[in-house]
Amino acid sequence: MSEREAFELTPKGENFSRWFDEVLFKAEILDERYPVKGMYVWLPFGYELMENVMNVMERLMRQTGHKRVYFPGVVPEGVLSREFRFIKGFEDSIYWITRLGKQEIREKLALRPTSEAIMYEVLNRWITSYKDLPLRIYQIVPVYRYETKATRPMLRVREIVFFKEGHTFHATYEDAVKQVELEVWIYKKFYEELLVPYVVVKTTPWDTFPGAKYNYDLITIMPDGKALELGSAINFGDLFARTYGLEYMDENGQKRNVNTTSFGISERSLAALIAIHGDDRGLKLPPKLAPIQIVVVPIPSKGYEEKVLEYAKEVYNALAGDYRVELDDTDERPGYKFFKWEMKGVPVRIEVGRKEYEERTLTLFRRDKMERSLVPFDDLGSRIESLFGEIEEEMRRQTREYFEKRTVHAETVEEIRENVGEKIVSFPWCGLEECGHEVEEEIGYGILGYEENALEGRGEKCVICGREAKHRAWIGRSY
RNA sequence: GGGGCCGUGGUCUAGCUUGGUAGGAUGCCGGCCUUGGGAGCCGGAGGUCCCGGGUUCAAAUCCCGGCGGCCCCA
Repeated sequence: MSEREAFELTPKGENFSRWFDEVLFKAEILDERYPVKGMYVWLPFGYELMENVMNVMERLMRQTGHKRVYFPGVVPEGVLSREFRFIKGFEDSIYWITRLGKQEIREKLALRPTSEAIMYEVLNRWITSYKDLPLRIYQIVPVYRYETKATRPMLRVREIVFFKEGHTFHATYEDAVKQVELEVWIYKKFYEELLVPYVVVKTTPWDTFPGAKYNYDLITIMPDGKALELGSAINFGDLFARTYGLEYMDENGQKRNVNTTSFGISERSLAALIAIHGDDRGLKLPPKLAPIQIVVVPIPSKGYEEKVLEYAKEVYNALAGDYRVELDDTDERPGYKFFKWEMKGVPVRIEVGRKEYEERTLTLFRRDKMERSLVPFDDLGSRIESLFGEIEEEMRRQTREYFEKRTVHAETVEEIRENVGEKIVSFPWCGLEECGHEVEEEIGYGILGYEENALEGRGEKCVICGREAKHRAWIGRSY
């Protein structure tokens, strides 16, 4: 493909993987040419977009009483190896620092794979009394995991660049339970704002971190029919209390174990947003998140070059205080600019030519529906406001439609089999481990999780044993 | 985890079978002419042919190893 097609993509429906890689590069989100597998360069446009996404998250974190912190990015082997996950094969995915300059190191240092061990090592000194609890902290940092499977830009990486990890500490198990509910609430709000559809599931006991009490995952479905994990919230109970000495003294002077939770999301959230809303022309961004919300494109014609440009500047100035606007007065032809800004997902384009100048009107173009409309200059402010609302509403509608098309509820193993692969499939499950394993064996994929008690009182029967099924389980291909 | 494909200026590629001057398009820079959905013309710059080793008088081309990328299946 030549650069003539700099703003052309492999059709999304034809080859989603290729489309996704191309759109990341051509919309200037990532430069994928860095010579370390699974690590990519974030370009200014992509970084700004990701910042806008993370700002949504940070606002929610602040609203719910979480404080941002920073803990170091390396951890000594001795500290890390106390973590139970380390023993469970976690070790294979760690990047180790084994030399310092020319010298072999005495104790290996790991590049942060996640921060429980790093934080708990210090927190056992922060927390001594019930008055120190609850404690809610988070950080947004890169984490390193040596993925052995094939890496994919933004979806399966060895350096997760924007890992928002929350860690909380509570006096009682009940408080930790409530906290996890809050964490799920935060993630729901977050993905609603991103216009990304999701299901909240509890992971099956055989798929939960060993030792953790339980674990909720948010999952979505990608255009290729594969489920993508978008975030998780884990209740560790007092599992870590013993290994890291996390204890506090209660009102009666009794020593008690601290209960902990963790919850995390990453740039996969942006990957889902891009994958679900993008089309064959490129990104399609919600107005609230777009780094550039409006682009003004002057269309000069002979004898009117300066007047048109002046008018375009007037439009720009009228909007610049309230919106993220860009005036594209580069020396390219209009068609080129149209393709370029459509690739980058700019929600609204304002075209200003001789006609608009003479009539004192503006041509508004909306990216989501690829439609134009003509408005008087004086109506601009109110029209943009309502247009943003309409765009978001339309994108929300498309989100629902998208999700309904790719999911289905089955009532028998046969129905699951017919739909799985193309869709992710929900089905009634009694909750017994034997029945779960049998479905997995019959279908050939793992259970993604289940919506607890979602089918209570509905009279649906477990697809395996036929007993009453309270839970709606989900199964399908996954990333 | 299993199988397959691939790596040549920024980008896309020809050349590889049959070893012998790296060619094109696009993009980039300068100029002219233009501008309502990827304009055109003239001039110019830009290359460790992924890396390392081997075979050979001679390697982009053949062989081995590594690194990187993609696809399909689990």
